[in-house]
Amino acid sequence: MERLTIKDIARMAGVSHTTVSRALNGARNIRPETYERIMEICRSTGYTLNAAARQLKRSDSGAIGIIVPDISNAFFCELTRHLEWLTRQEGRNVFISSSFYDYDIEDQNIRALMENRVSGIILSGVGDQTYLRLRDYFGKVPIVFLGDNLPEGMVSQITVNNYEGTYMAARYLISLGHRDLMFLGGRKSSVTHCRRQQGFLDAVSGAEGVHGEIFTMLSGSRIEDGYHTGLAYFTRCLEEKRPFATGILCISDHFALGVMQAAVEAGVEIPEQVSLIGFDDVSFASLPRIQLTTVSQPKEEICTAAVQTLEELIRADRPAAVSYKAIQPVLICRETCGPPSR
Amino acid sequence: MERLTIKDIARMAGVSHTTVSRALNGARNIRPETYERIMEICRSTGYTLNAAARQLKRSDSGAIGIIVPDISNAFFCELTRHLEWLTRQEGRNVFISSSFYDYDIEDQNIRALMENRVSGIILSGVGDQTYLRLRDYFGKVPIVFLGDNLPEGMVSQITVNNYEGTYMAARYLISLGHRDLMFLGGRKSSVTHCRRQQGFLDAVSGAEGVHGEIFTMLSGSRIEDGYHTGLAYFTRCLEEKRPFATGILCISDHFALGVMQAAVEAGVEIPEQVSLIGFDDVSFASLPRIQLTTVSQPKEEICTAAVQTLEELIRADRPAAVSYKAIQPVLICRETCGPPSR
DNA sequence: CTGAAAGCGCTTACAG
DNA sequence: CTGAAAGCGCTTACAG
Repeated sequence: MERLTIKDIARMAGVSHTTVSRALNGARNIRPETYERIMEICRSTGYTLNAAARQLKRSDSGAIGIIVPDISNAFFCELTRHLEWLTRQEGRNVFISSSFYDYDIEDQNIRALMENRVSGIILSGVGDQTYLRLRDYFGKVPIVFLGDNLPEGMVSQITVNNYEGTYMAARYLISLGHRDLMFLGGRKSSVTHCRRQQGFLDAVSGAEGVHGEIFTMLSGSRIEDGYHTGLAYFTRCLEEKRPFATGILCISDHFALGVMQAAVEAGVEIPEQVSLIGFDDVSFASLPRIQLTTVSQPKEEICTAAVQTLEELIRADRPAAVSYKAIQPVLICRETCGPPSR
Repeated sequence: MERLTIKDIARMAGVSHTTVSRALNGARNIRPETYERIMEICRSTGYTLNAAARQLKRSDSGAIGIIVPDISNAFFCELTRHLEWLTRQEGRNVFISSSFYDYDIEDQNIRALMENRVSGIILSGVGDQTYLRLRDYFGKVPIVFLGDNLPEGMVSQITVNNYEGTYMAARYLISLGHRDLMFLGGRKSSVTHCRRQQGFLDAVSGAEGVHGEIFTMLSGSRIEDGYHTGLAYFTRCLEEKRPFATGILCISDHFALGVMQAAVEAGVEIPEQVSLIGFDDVSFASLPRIQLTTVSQPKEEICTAAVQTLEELIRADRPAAVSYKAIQPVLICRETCGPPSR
């Protein structure tokens, strides 16, 4: 389909294409009538300027890119929505894409953003290899990294204090009287996950007479992963006729929801027999009859900080001091926790 | 930050920039050694070509755009994820954006896509004004429309049969023995919503001795909207000391989840006192203790059809026959429905 | 207030 | 197998 160019508009308006360009760009020093005539022609013909041509001159699209591992995870969904909203407020166009937890796709996506000369990127990385695989891009474009999957100090970074989050959560279970704890889920290749596991471990080993273990089976943190892991854990305990832990921490809310489902199927009552805690505070965690106790990541705060940091990096062009911001998570007590059954 | 250009690479490789361009583009008829030398330089210098310059010549970015009203709604989330996955399979870059249920933002987003000369667009519209407001863009770029918010026959369209969905759902409640039904939510400005309401109405009026009403308070279909609407309905019935409907259909799953929450707070038992049905079959509908009975939109089928139709439109350039595809919804019976209490 | 000219970084016939 | 040249549609000093 043929598109009109600025020259076509110029011809129709009886001016030079320079003048049309001026009209299109905010236009001061242009006669009001000329301006109106040009704009009217653009409107009636449905002219849309060619962003590629503009960018070629301006060398920067003004847009920003957002990459998350999995947009169907409610946490990233909500994060993305906020980020998109805030960024559009700044008048920028936004390119969103998912890496599907795949390093190659992540690479392709960031490359596509670079080729499109975005002004900046907000990236939530796939895992601990992200930095090594993408480091050639860092330093070539302003980037704000979300989460922990990155050696500190290399790129500006916003993350919730993951260690602190699970530490708090485990302490909470212990304060409720639980002595037998379990951490379900997480993968070695995610620094974020390792920090969460470590927070749990340290809380446990810091408490007298408390036992805690980590049980991992699948690398994902989706509902299904939680379901299968939970089911495996519950049935194994049942078969071996040993009691299961009375307090369970999960790698994420989605995962915890899956564990909850497994519990229902295995006939395990929550919170009567087992207390359950998630991580993220996804919107569905507060649903009636779910009412999941969880460690909340303050999403608005994270997003505001991310967008603001990125804008500063973009404005600062060259020197760009690397910043690190850790946001304090908040334990949200709902109805999946109670005193231990034994 | 300065970026290398194809000429810089050419100089470093001791060839013309034409040759570099050839190497970058699949490269036949180029000496293998030359090819390798060039690619190695590109790799080591971290060169990324300028997509704007390429597009300017090619006049088409090869990318496709996806616009949905609200990416934080799990339904659109899941839809978007599928669409993105399928589209990347075809080797295309994908631009995702949300209209936030705002006609102006929707317009801006589609405009941004046009300016970026995407090869095609998949659009789920804000409401019944979408067509009027955007029709100047239609016909200028291949578009596949998702949902019902569009006069039929104007643009290629994929939609679930919304009328059929609520009709089935209402018939199901009636077959369970319910005689007093209620439809909660929906807005006049959404054709999709109107069809759902109509399906309900027709099922009711086609059944002997069955009463059915529509109660609407808020235009949204989010959890909060359902919560407030449900609470208003339940408390009003309670105050006026009249029984509430024994069967409730909701405009969406999110909305139904909110109604469920209101029911819990109002002390209304589901399904003992009230049977509840949603629409969409979002992933959370199948959660344990939620187990929402709902009308499922076959998401994979919708997405596959959308991407395929769009590819055909793109390939067909000019004539582009308008197609219309209605997909049959599926009633998923879970645990929020039962026989009526009276 | 307006226009002619240069040039952004590529691709693509065309010629060799 | 390789290069010189034209041109994609804009923006932006510069000159008037």
